Amino acid sequence: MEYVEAKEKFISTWGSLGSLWGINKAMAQIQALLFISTKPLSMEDIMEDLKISRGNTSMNLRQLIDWGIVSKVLVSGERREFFTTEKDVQELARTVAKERSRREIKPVIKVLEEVSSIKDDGTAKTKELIKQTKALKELTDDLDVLMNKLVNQKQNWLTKSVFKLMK
Amino acid sequence: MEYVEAKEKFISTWGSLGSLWGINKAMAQIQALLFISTKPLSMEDIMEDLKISRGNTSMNLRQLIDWGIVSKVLVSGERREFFTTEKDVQELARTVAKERSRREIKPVIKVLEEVSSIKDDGTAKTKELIKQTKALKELTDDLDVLMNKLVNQKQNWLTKSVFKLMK
DNA sequence: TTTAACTTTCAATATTTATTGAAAGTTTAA
DNA sequence: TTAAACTTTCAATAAATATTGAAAGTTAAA
Repeated sequence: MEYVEAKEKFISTWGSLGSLWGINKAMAQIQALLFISTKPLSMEDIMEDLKISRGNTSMNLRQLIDWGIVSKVLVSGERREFFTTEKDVQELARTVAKERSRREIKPVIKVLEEVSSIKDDGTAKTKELIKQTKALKELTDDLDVLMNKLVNQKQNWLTKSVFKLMK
Repeated sequence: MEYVEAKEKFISTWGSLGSLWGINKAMAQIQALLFISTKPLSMEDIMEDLKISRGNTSMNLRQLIDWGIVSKVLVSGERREFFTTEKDVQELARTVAKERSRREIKPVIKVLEEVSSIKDDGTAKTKELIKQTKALKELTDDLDVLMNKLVNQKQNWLTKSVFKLMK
């Protein structure tokens, strides 16, 4: 496999994987492109390489910046803006985990809390609703805490500590 | 908050959360409905409660069965089929984790392996592609292994072992 | 300032994904 | 068997989501 083919395969796979880490295709592809680029890219570069419109590029870059995954860099002597992504995979994973917790998990926990604390009127169906949403709330809480622990663990969290324990 | 309101809130929240655990809205809502039901439900019951068509119900039930989350139950004296979902949240989490690993993560790891093992032609861009996809492959591998460890850990995996360690 | 280079916005449009409903298929009771 | 009860399939349609492109907005060099 040649460079160009490998690059395209990587970008398209990473793009279609976007849903797994909660972002859309174009966003994921832009991030993938920056991730394997040896230097910051301009909007023009990105549009051209991925064959997407200026508007699309602009909007998705902004979202990536919102997520804290991509940042603008100033290239001296250049008027236009250039972009880079976080190059360290662990840092990247931490940022994604933190954002998903904030955007998706926390709000769900809140709803589960509300629902599981309705008044028990003694009927079987109410008891079941309370019991099950409480269990779900606890699981979600636990997973969220675990995720955030991993997020704040600065070094080798995966390979070092967690694994051994679980042999 | 009354039972009916709480129930609807739970089902719609869980439904829109479907994307987080990789299934679609109707699938997630059916599962949510079964999850808080005190008894198995028929296709008719589900259609009526969620106000979705027969076809939709049938297809999504089948998918839930494929995932191993829902099962058919025979109700004696009844001709039609009834459905239940796994009621234990931890077991549910294990099943979902296992399926997502198989369906989504494993195939991505395969692509990352292929891409990261292209021939190094000495150019900077090829070196970068190899280095970055290799790093991503290792991270994805680690996360997948961790997920599967959790999956096979039968009891209190979260609260007991992992947490303490990470204090 | 003005103007050219560049970026953002957003209504229109295209694409993707989910849903319907009716016909075809299957199963079981009579 | 046959017919009624029930389930599945799938082409048509609707709904949701992503993308375009041109006009409006911004910035900085001249």
